[in-house]
Amino acid sequence: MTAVRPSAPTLEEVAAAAGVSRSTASRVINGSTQVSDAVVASVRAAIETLNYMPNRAARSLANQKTMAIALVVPEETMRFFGDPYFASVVDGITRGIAHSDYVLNLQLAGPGSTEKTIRYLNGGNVDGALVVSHHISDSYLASISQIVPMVYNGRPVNRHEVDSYYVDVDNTAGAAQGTQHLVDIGRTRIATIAGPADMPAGIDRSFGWSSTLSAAGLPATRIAHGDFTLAGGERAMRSLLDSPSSADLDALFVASDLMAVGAMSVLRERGIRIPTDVAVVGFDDSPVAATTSIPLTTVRQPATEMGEKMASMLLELLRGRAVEQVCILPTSVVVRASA
Amino acid sequence: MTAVRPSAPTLEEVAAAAGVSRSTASRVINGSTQVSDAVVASVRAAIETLNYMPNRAARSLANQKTMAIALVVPEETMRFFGDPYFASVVDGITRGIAHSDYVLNLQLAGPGSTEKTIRYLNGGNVDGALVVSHHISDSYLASISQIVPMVYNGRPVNRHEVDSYYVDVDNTAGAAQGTQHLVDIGRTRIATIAGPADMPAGIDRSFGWSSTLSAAGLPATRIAHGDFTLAGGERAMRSLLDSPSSADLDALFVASDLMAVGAMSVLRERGIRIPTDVAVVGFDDSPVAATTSIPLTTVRQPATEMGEKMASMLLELLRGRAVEQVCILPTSVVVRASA
DNA sequence: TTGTAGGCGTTATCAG
DNA sequence: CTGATAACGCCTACAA
Repeated sequence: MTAVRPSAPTLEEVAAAAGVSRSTASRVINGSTQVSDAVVASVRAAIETLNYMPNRAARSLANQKTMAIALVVPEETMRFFGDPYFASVVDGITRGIAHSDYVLNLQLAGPGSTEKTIRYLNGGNVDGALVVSHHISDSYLASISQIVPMVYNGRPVNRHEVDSYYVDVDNTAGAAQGTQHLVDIGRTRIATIAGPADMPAGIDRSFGWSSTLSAAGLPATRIAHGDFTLAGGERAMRSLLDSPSSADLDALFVASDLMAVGAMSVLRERGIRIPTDVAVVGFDDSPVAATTSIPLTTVRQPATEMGEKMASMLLELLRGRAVEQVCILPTSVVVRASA
Repeated sequence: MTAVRPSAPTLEEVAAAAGVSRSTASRVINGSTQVSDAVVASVRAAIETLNYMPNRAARSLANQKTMAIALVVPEETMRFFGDPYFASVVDGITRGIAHSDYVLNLQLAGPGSTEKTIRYLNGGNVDGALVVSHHISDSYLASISQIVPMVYNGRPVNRHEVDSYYVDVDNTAGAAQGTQHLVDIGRTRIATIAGPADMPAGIDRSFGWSSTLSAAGLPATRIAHGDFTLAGGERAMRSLLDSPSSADLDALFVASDLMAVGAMSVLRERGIRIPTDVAVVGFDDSPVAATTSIPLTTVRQPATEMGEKMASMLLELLRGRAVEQVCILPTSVVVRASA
């Protein structure tokens, strides 16, 4: 109601107020050490009283940096938001860039609407990109990574991307840990609800499950696929229970907590006791895992740290520094009540 | 590895290639009608072959517009992502701006970390802002709305903000509809799990519930508060069942589907049948509502449309056009199995 | 209908 | 240590 934006003060005005030149004012703003203390003080004072803020556009134009990072999500909005795992990753990302001057540009590029994102990324609108929840079919990203630095959440699946940066956990090993726990507590008919076959996490966790069973001399035949959603977990659980060849399962390794929650509700609905009749192990250790009525035993992956690490890697890259291409964070089994 | 960005082509080069001046090239790019067809064609061709994309920073600098919109979320990341309702709203928002040239800047301004967002919004870094999931305590936003156009998702609670733009549903009426449904099916001991008292949606829905009960001559005493999370719903349900004054409830109006899911799992865990013993009505009609083992009867609010409407309102505002300050979308009761 | 020229707010390269 | 002076890429009167 009162203060209509009084056309933001410019560097010029700050300089005038401080009695120096634009250049000098610019120097103190950018933290040059080559400025006398007295001048620094007066410029700072001028900035303070004028409430000066550098103009982003002008800055970008002058130094060829956008100070923006794209958060690319090649996924349906609903699925992305529905999974607490992503919430944690994004949380980590925002933490990671919080102390930088970069802003996050949200690029929801669900199936079918990738065009705009591609043009955006290629158009020099951002200095770098963070990719979360990508699929095999998202190969268009590979070509972009040659234009702007890019860090993936999870190993990219395309072979063109052998030289890309990513942070991940060892999904195979994690799944093996979870499955081994089931073996260790004496289960022998261990089924799995695997993730989608077009995502690395889906593929690798499925493999970790089957190889562990093989190593234990157990059959790896009881398998159903979900899509990492709660409803998908329920559907998969039903198909497992309704199939003669897998209905006798006494344990279940589920590739994500969200699907595990769905699976458990089906189990309960059918009067199957957890863990007595069927022991359940999930994957993620997302917040839901601890709050289900039967707390979920799960393979923990440090989602928030993964997000932070993605951010810091990209930031380093943007500083022109060399960075390890791959960062694998550890998983661990968190034992609760379900197995 | 191969193609290092070959310093994007500029308007200058396009003009040269087309054999015209910068100004003319600029005109065809900005769709001026005052250009001869022949010239338009040749400039378009040049743009095509050079794969030209206007430089955002330069454009911003020249016309004093950032072409960016902030998506402000004064909420903990986890809660924001955890609620499918927000997923739908954001989905609508991205749809709404998809066909514009605006970019979405994600501003996760959880409790405690609002400083950066405030400076960002005030610093002229965006042309407008969309606010989702705000609380009473987020009064700092009011001052910002005097600087940049701002559209809220849901009625702002502060009285300073009487002149603000928002899209919402009539939460009171919606809650009344849902509660009335419970009354209509003959329930008399109708409890509620209300939302937080520092959010308009929480306050209004609680009021809709109590006023409907009063009108029906029923007591509005059985109440517990949740925080719109699944775990919060579980906690509230337990406190309701454990309190002598409310344990006898035969129906439940829950202020959000997510909390309703939590409540229902507690109900089942205690062997209470739905809807036979306790009828349950939720609020949102989010995707989870249809996929619970007992499909949830709920008050539908058109979340996606709300997001789209927010976007279109802001876009209109940015075009300098007048817009109705308030847009209230309709709610309706979706009857499924739980009540 | 088209071209010229100046300016948007910073940074960077020079001299001094 | 400080100050001119060019860019940076685009838009827009104004003039032709």
